Amino acid sequence: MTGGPGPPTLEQVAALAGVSRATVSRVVNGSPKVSPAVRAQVERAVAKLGYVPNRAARSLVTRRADSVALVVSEPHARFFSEPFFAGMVRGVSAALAETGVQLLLLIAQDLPDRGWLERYVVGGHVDGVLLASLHGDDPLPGTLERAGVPAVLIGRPVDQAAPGSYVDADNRGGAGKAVGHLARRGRRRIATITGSLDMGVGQDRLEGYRDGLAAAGLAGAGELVETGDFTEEGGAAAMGRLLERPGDPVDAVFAASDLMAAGALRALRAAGRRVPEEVAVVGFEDSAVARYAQPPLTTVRQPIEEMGRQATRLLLAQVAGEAGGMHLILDTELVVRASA
Amino acid sequence: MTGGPGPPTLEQVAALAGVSRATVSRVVNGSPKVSPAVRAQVERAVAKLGYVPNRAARSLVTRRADSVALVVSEPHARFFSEPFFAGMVRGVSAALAETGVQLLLLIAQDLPDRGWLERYVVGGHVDGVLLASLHGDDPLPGTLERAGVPAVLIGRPVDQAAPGSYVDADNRGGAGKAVGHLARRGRRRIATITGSLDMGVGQDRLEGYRDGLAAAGLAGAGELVETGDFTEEGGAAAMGRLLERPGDPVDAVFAASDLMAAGALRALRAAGRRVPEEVAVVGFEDSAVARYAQPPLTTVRQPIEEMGRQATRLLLAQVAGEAGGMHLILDTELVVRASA
DNA sequence: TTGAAAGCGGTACCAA
DNA sequence: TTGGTACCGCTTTCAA
Repeated sequence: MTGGPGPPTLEQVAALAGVSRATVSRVVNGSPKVSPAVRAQVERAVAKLGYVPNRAARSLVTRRADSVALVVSEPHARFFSEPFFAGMVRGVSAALAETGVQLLLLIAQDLPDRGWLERYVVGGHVDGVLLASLHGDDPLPGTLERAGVPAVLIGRPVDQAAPGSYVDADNRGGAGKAVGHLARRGRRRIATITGSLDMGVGQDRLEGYRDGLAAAGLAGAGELVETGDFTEEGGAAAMGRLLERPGDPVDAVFAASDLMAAGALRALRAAGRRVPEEVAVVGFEDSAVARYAQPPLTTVRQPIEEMGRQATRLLLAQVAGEAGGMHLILDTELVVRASA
Repeated sequence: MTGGPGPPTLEQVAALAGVSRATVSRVVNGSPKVSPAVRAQVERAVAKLGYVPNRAARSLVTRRADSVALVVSEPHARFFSEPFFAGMVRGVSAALAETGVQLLLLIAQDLPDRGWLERYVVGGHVDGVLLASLHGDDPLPGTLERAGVPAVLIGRPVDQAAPGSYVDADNRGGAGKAVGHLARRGRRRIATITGSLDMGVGQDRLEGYRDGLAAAGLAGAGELVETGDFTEEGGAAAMGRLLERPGDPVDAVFAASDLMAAGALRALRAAGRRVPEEVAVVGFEDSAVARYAQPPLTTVRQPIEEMGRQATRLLLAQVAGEAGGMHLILDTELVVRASA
């Protein structure tokens, strides 16, 4: 390129266009107070030099970081497993791409220490924070709230009354649909394998299960609850306990995640139970696991990419000064496959 | 905290510690030329104020961005499917966490335009670039090379002679192992479903297949090759074509990805062929799909997280001035399950 | 070993 | 509408 070493600067563009730095800055930032002739002149210089503004310099003066952090609180991200994470990142990235805002990925597990994370995000080094797969009593949302840092949770917090915005799937409604589907197929002994109950998502899916039973007039079966932890192992173990229960055998299981449903499938196979003939199984998420399970899993699809996208929109709006405290619940969809 | 509005600055730390900004800077950056007493004094002030250096200001003067970009070239990332992507990001993130370097995620598909990407990464806005799942004739590696921007590819480029560093799995060796395993199990009509042949990974796995046949004295079966594209659909279609071939039926298939193997499984089921009795199937990657397929897939595990980690190490070394042109090939491992 | 001061590349206020 | 200029927070000579 033209000019000295390193990338071109505003100064160089100004020199080439024969105007001042201030004018180039206005053009670059789309200020209306520039005559068309000068604007064209400057734009030509920008193009010729391949000028891209220096973010560091700009951030320094505007005091905006032009970046948002996506904090993934391991180890719970693991429970949601990979497709969840990848889809979310894709949604966030897509929403951000339209703006000039960068995505800073912070995987809590990998960080030097928790204190650093807190100081970093409240220290004005990012404009806002996206928090995913939060553990029940995580203090970070509160810290951010107090520090006045815009934040949006992906997945509702355990504390219903907590301030702050979140985006979530309609976990309760989705779970209800799943159970309703099982009931309509004539199942009467419908069990559930719950997720971690210290997460909003785990609680909501359990509530939805109960809603579904009640709607079908099956509320009496409320005992058929086993606690899982969103992992495949946990799902298999819970299914094992369900099979050992005395009394009439279970004829259907709603697992609060596809991974747990896959575990249940394994346990059922080991016990010689046929799916769906003897026991119908429904999962939640519609991840790859559901499609490749044998039999393929009937499941509740959550629009994870869209959740990432909407959370980002909400966050950017807050950064721009709009009010927080929004709760956005996205619809789920029952995907019927062979397992139920 | 103490002090004025906004996060604490060097100036404030200096005032509190009763020293100059220069001294605080030295302490923060670990310069040896500071007396222990002063150092302790400053460290106390830093802790008290919760001081975190302002990256923008630092970048501006050091001319380092303290960030690296991970460029994922869609749509091919899709073929590698989600687990690949998630694992890689995790590895990169883990390696970066130890240093102070940030990860900037650029999903090419989402970007405003290709020109922007090029200008951005060569414009000194990142210290280095990680390039993943590259399409055959992508000009980006060459552009980076010419601009002197450190870069490391994850997955070798099609052009063997291209300059630059890369990290890859031993695709050829892994494919060879897979075919060797099939041969040892007595299979004689071993077919392969290839990946996209405009990617290094697709080519290498095909070569490995041929190596394996040759080693087993089965080279004559070299005709049993169908081209796929790393997708499940592609795998199913290729398997269909294999089944329609005249002559002795195929008794084993090596698919160059788990996703394609899953597609093959589907096609075989549709055709009423039993796996592994009539046709054995082996995949590549050891993703979740392999574990949940029915029957579970024998596959070749590639250490994707480790690939991300090593690529990052290589990149940081280059940023620090070490030579490029490294080729790091990580070992693969055969994971035997029920499908073969 | 420490401090003073000159920028790094932008933005935005104030004048012209 | 345009230009001059004072910072933004930090690093890094250069002197003391």
